[in-house]
Amino acid sequence: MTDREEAAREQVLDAARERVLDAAQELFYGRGVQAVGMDAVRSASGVSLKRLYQLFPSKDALVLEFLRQRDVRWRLRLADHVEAQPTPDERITAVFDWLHGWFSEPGYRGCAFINTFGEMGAVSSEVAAEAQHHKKAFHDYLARLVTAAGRPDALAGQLALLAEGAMVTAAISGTPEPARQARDAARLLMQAHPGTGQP
Amino acid sequence: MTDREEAAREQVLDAARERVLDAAQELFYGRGVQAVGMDAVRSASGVSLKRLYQLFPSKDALVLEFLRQRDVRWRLRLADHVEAQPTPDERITAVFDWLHGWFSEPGYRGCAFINTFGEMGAVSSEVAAEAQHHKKAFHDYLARLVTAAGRPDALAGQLALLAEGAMVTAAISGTPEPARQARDAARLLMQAHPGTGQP
DNA sequence: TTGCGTGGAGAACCAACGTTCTCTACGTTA
DNA sequence: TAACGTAGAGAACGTTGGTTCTCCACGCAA
Repeated sequence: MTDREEAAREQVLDAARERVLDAAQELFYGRGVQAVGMDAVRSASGVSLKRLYQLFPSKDALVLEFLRQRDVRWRLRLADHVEAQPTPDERITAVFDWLHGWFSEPGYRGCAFINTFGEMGAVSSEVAAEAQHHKKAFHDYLARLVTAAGRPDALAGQLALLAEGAMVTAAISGTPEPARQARDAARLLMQAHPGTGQP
Repeated sequence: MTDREEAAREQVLDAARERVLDAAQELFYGRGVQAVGMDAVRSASGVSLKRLYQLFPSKDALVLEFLRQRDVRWRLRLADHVEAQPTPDERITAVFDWLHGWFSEPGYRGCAFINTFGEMGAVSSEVAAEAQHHKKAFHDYLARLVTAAGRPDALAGQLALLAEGAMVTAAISGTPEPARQARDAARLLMQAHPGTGQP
């Protein structure tokens, strides 16, 4: 196979991979992992089963890749919104405003990591590890924002709890309101953990 | 069938029902609903499949009963601990101390309602309704504690978010520490929402 | 043009699982 | 003791779903 052919083939594979992962995001997030068969992924992506299994050797592998991609995309979307704020304190509260926007999206069904952990965390250590990684990365991100605002580390964990609680409560109750409550609570905790406003 | 016979038969059925629900609590909570087959419930409970289906017409019915029983038991256990505290403010923080004890139990796997909602909430409206009911009852209980402490209603929702966040974070991270963080945050929020200390 | 490798559609295979059925053993009653 | 109903053990049934296989059409090299 020539270099040109190889490159062309790789483009085809990449495109198929993208379609499969797009379908996985939609289906696994929307209905839950166990409620979605590989056949549904096939129909939704338009990629044949043969190719699907060439790209991902098993459903488990696809699930893990779904989680890894979601982790990256979710944190990028959050950071995009947060970094647009001018001051460190505003960047902290922006987290909760972004959550409100997310909760308001049609089809919001809670945090994929919390849901998938609840579904398979007891039975799949890989899924549990992905959830841990995602939540730790989120916590560390909050910790950086808190440090940048010159506020004590203890605040970060508390903000994380508010955010996690808001995700769960918004999902179960079906309203985006918990984001507002969490933001209000976050503001009060910031007052209680005074900082310099500067790092 | 005489009255005496009927009473005896009912005792047998009640005992079987209890064994089935005990097994369901252990298995569904520990491994997730979909990961547990009716055969596993049968082995764990020692109740024959025939009886099992006499007591619960389907797995779905058993799952719903599992959730309903858990709701009652969980809230009773919480209230038992909370009501033992002398002052309204102490009753509020006792919620988080009780959470710490719960998170520290071997086999803690998060909140069954959050987990089951993540697993089946998108596909079973009954499961979603049970989760909503349980979470609303918990929120209302917090609201009563907050009112009893003469503090503003807004505090209750914020405390609920901390508690939900702590359940999720403790489950995924595998440590009971989030309960402590949540309690510290709750204390700060109580200072920020001053009350009379009396209703 | 003819053979060959590649890829897609979907059938096929196999295991798991919810649910029902059969068969057998036992205890009770005339 | 003999007939009967009940209950349990586990086989059986039907469906679903993950994974693999078969068959066919198409495009490219000699």
